[in-house]
Amino acid sequence: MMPDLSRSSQPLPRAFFARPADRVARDLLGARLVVRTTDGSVARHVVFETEAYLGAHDLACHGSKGQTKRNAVMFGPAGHWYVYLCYGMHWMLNIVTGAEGVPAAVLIRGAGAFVGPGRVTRGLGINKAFDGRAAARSTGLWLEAGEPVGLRRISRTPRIGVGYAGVWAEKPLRFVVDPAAL
DNA sequence: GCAGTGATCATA
DNA sequence: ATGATCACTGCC
Repeated sequence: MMPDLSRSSQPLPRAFFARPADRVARDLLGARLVVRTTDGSVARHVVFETEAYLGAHDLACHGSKGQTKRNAVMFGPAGHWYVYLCYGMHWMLNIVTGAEGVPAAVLIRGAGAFVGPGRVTRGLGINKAFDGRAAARSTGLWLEAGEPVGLRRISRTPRIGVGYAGVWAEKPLRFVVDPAAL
């Protein structure tokens, strides 16, 4: 059983991420994405939108095409950042989940004032430099537990931009905090 | 509605 | 070496 982390301001531990991606994606709603800026201060942004990429069997998941240089960190231990460039301009920020060897991750699509995965990274100054780093204070980018979000406040929809993935495009693996229920 | 943008990967 | 693809965004 997971310890109660809701009042902690510690980085979420690896055990939190070493679970199925859909479960982590749901539980990250309400969590804080924390970034240390150049002057040493930290900024916290409440995560409100995520997507789960489940592993090799999930045709929308990069890991389903086998391991490559780009996606190698997805195959590694949970709790590390997977950052890649999309459409030549947008950095996508993911946290690796699940067991080592299983290429699964959660995409952070919205946090704080930043709506959309490319805007999150642009707003926080996240780029390739974070790829493969642990989500930890030492990296300057980590996640902390926030106020728990009740299941009733959470909407699930298909993932965005994965129409190529056949039946996997329809699975409700995008998680959003419903603002109307807050 | 669609152009921009460039790393990545498969193919050769 | 070349060409297709792409977990998006901003402006039309």
